[in-house]
Amino acid sequence: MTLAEENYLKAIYHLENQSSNDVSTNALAEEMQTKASSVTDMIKKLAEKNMVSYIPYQGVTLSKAGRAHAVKVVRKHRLWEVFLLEKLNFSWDEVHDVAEQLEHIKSEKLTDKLDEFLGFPKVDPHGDPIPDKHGHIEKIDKTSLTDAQEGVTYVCVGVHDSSSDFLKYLDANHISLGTTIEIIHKEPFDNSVKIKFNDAELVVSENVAKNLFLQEVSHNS
Amino acid sequence: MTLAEENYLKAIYHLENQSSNDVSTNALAEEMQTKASSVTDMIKKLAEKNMVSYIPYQGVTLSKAGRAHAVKVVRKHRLWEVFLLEKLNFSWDEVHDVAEQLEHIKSEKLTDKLDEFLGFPKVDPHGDPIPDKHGHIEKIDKTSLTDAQEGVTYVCVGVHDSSSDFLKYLDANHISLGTTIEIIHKEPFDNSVKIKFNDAELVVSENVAKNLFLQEVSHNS
DNA sequence: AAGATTATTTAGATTTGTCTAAACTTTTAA
DNA sequence: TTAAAAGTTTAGACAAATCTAAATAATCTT
Ligand SMILES: [Mn+2]
Ligand SMILES: [Mn+2]
Ligand SMILES: [Mn+2]
Ligand SMILES: [Mn+2]
Repeated sequence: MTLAEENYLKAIYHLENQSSNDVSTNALAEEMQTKASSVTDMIKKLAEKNMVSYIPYQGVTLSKAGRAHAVKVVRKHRLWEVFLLEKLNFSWDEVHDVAEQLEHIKSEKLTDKLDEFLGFPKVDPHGDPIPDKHGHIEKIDKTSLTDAQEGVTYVCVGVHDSSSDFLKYLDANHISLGTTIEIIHKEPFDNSVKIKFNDAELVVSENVAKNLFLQEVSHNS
Repeated sequence: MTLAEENYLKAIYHLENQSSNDVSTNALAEEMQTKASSVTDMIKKLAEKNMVSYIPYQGVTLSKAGRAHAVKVVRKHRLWEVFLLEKLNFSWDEVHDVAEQLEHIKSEKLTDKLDEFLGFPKVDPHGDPIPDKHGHIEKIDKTSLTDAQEGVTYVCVGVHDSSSDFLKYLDANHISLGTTIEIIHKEPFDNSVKIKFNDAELVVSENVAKNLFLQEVSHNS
């Protein structure tokens, strides 16, 4: 698998996880920041290699082999993100771009030794689960802040959007993974949410709320 | 600089350090494991970008910018080799191939943070010096075992050939960087050398001797 | 100082990944 | 239930990096 092919497999993988429908050419073009015609060309090559199944005009789905390869790339991406944050003191908004390059290094030994060196982390700096050596992914149960309930207390466990802009917004407002958040008020007019954490209150927009993942604090501990 | 361009710059850099003449097309082709015609094409592109100066039929030399870039790639290569050995427990014959990939990752921050994480190492696992952030290289003074003198005691400080075959030969014979070696006898007939280390004697061929770098043990310590 | 040999460059293809513009399907909506 | 709109594919081009085969330049040999 070439670098370009791997990036396509990963993009298809992410899109499949978002909607359950076949992945359309245009959706892939959007995700890959390229033109639909380029996508069609690449899709054909991936179909030729049995990494996807493809019906013209109907979109594309990953084959077993394609998904396995995509998961390997995702595993590497997230392990490197942990390395950059934990060992080299990068901030969580800096890790993604470098991981985009490191995820293509070909060495199973490197990947597995890195995993071990990091202590077999379960999640990356954005709260996304890290596939293990065999491609198994432990599903993390999380709720979007938009679906949280007034009066209930949650812990922040992830972000949907891991763009630098969003992560810097969270930094500026002192929200990070592990922050305990209480839902004070959900405003029906604009779907903004007033939350309380570290003894301070903050109103966040619907856009922010959509991209913050929470887990209800268990009451039996 | 693309990956291919960087590999050419590095190859020219290595060849320049070996002979002081201009680098010939064929020498480059040999080093790059490619055809002379491909080399000519690439050389022209590098000349276009002012990374080398090139006179047709006369060979090529690195420009200031070209050398600076080559040194950056070498720095990354050697830092990653140290990382793989020290942090991930790779053996010294395994690090090179993976470092060949990692040396192309583009992030100055990554390189410098890695350097810091490793404690600013001076040499890589094969005894080669690691350029600092500013491209400065501390010359290491070393003698080939072929130039060593009978009766004198040395420390092994590096290898010329870092192929897996040679390094495994050294492992099998318990020679590593830091090993103290006494020269027992130099055989004029075939240039083999009888050496003594760890209370055992060993005869090594000229080929081995040529590729082992030593430093005389100082007598004032 | 030719003539032969070796080294290097050019010419013309090929593969990968991309693009624009045009053609073709599918979906939407009158 | 057609016509317009939206989505997708094909045709033809291009840049990067490589190759083979042919042409040209440099060098060695007698
Ligand atoms: Mn990421
Ligand atoms: Mn991530
Ligand atoms: Mn190496
Ligand atoms: Mn090395």
